[in-house]
Amino acid sequence: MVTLYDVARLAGVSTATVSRVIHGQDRVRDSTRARVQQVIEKLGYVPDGAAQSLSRRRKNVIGLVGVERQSPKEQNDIESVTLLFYDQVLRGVEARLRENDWSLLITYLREAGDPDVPRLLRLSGQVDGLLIGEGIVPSRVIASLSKRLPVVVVAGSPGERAADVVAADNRAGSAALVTHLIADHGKRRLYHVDGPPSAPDAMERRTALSELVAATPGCQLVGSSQGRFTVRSGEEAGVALLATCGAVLPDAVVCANDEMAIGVLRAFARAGVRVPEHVAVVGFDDMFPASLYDPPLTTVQQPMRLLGERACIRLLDRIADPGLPPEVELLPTELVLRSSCGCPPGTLTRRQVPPLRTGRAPLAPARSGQPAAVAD
Amino acid sequence: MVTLYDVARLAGVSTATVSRVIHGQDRVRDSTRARVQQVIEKLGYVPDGAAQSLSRRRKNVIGLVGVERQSPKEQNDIESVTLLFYDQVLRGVEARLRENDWSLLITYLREAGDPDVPRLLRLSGQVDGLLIGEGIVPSRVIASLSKRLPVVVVAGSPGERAADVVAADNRAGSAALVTHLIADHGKRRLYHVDGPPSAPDAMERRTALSELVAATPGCQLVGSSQGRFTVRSGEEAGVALLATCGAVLPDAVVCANDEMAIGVLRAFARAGVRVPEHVAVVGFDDMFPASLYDPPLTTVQQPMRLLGERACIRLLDRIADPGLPPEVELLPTELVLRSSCGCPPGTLTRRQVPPLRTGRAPLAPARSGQPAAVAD
DNA sequence: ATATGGCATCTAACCGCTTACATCCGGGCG
DNA sequence: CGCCCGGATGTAAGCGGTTAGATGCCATAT
Repeated sequence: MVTLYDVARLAGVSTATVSRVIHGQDRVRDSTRARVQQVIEKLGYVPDGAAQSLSRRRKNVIGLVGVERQSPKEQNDIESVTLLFYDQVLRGVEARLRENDWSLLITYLREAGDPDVPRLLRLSGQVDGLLIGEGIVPSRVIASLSKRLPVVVVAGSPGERAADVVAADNRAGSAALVTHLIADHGKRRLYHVDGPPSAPDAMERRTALSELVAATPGCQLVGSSQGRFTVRSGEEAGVALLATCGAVLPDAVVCANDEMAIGVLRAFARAGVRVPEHVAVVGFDDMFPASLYDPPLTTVQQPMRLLGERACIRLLDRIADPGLPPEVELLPTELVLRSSCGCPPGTLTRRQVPPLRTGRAPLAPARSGQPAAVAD
Repeated sequence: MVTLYDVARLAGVSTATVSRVIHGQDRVRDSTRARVQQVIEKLGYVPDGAAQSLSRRRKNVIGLVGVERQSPKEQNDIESVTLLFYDQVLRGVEARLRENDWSLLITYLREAGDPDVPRLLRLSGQVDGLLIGEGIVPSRVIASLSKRLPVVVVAGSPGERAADVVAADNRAGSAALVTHLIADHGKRRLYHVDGPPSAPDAMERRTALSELVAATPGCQLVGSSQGRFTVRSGEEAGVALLATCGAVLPDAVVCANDEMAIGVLRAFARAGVRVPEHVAVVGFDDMFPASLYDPPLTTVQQPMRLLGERACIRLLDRIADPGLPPEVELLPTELVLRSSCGCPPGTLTRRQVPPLRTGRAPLAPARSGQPAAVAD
């Protein structure tokens, strides 16, 4: 292994000078710089990251902790919000880091049971800050980690208090979507296909739905079932719905994500139920196949990549200046109206949904209609 | 920051003892161990990764270099082999690393132009080994990196000579698929929707197709176009095909991946061309929506996650014992027969496709039908 | 000629941990 | 009773960089 000392010796200078040349800063005579450069090239010298980190007292590395819902078995019954979701977030983060010459260490936690705390601790010794996805890591653990190093929770519950949170405004998005069904299409009898209880975003979406149903005269929830965010669980929900409702279909089925909506559509197709003629179906996330499906799915787009970028920026800020009080940043979603809701086939309308609230999490019930506080 | 010294001082022992306690090895008197443990807990001590790496002369970190084909703009016209592909590979790698307490550093390279060599170099100073995806990094660069540290190429061309390669046997998979079209469905007039020239897997698939067409009397390639692995480019190819072929459709359209196949299906659907009645369409990869589409897509499944696992294992082997000569490992693919090829609707047949060859890359033309050498 | 100041460069301490080697200690044995 | 031995623990030298402060040099000011 070639070290700084080798370079220094061969170039006839001190290690300090070589270091200065490498970092391009400072005043070094041009002739010296050139000589050192030459030796570096010749030896193929690359600085050792560990030594740099130790010496600088900063690693320039952040960690991303994701969730793996997918069981290794079913590679292709992808339970893929998670999948697509982290992939997009990851790219957003990475794009940001690249600009600053930071690096990204990544780890997935299995969904099941207790988070592997020892592993999180070890990770915390390898990075300058942590991006933690979603709701698998209990608040208590997040709080204890944030005492050690800056932590930003991505897509977590806006209720998190110990750390910064960057999330899509699921509540506003869901509210906009349901409002569209109620106000624009006159739907009243709604059926809800919920996500897993552990998912904070599903919770937010559910809350918005309930609030709107409660606030709208004549509107009611005619049933609901709980899915696992997978296509299969959506199919099961669809079957259950048909069995339960009998001849009287609901006006619309509101699903906590696109995969489950697709599952419902498949169940309906097999049963001869036509969408949107007999019943409307809507999803959430606007994942890849949503636009390809027949009928094209009306849904809400989450800015996943942006989520990653904003979370990353926030984390780097916190690393640069710890001690600022934690904040919540909600990112705008977008209503994507295709035709599964009853909008005319072949059309596509996109409506920006401004965040309902942001800043230090007030945790008050969302007041829908309140003018948006634009994030950042 | 709490250091080893703090712990040692408070526990009234030397740093060596604390270190021994942390690593659980060695003989330390039980009473001492307990006392140290207690202080560790109390202080919330976590070892510094950089210092450990430096001292051990090993970082226990590997790097994964992926490709980002997706332009940041079109979050949802996901050009997503890449997307799904790396995500799956990533999980495979991560699952393996987790078992060994190693960590994963991840970076994406943009598709365009010259790879960012300085960045790769810097990365090489932060890890013990490198997993490099696909064909964007020129052989020359890979060769120079492998001189510095162990490198395994994932899903790269089996022709790579400077480093280990772990890839799916695209050629065998493609051959099996095309053979199915020719032998089982009697297709003769084939149209090819190719992938980008930079993608080695597309190249392998194309080669198998050409070889089979050439080897089958009466079989011919009636046309081809080049796509970018995206749905949109598939649609364009479909439109071009219809324009070119006029009334005389080919028997089958062989697409270099599923996204483009879906694009072709969409173009056909709009033009009133029915699949598989008028023409068969097949893809490659078996990505998520392939099974959901109408008609369900016949394709070849790549073992993406396994790819990651095998590559990771290989890399760790090489790190443990450098100097072994590079090897090529081809992983079996699986033929997934749904109905877009003409197989009866509602059926699903899976056929394991054994790798044609493996071991030290012979680079001889694949002899199809040769008994498979089972990898590892 | 001498003092002065600023630039280029060097010296060496330090970052936090690992570990080879040294040391200490108590008991069994001759 | 002194020696030897082995297990428990301590000492201190690195690991490969960064950087504060020291040093040397030379041109300019006095």
